[in-house]
Amino acid sequence: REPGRVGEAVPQEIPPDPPLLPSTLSLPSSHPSLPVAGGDTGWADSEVDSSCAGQPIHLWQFLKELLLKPHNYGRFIRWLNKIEDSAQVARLWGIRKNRPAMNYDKLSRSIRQYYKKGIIRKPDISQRLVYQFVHPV
DNA sequence: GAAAAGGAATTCC
DNA sequence: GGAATTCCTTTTC
Repeated sequence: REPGRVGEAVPQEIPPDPPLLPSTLSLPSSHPSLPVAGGDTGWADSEVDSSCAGQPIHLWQFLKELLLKPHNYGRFIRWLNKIEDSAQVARLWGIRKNRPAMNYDKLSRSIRQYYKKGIIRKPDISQRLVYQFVHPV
């Protein structure tokens, strides 16, 4: 009864501490815009279809429908994820790469190397801790 | 003050 | 050799 706000998906919570090694960190390449912290967040597909038996649809349901089909509506509305805890993300990356001295300064430098390669870029309206995967051609 | 942006040197596979 | 790391300075938010 308290759906996340649309436009920015705020991860509910970050795994406390466990040095988990998600070997298959699925980066939704289908999403046009997102940061490095990925995964579905916020509202699970609890009441996906908005057909609550003739009840008039709620706005938030409608918005979710659009968000669910980025292929159709991604140009108009889409989830935007952002890095919430840069230090933690860097720490996880350091664990994955066995680089204990990793930090966000270095991680972000590596991300910036992607700019000229056209893999990741900064969104048109640059925001802190927000990057954008470039659509593959 | 933390994040962004790069240049440059170094390290790793 | 390429990707990533390390280190650094300057600029922006």
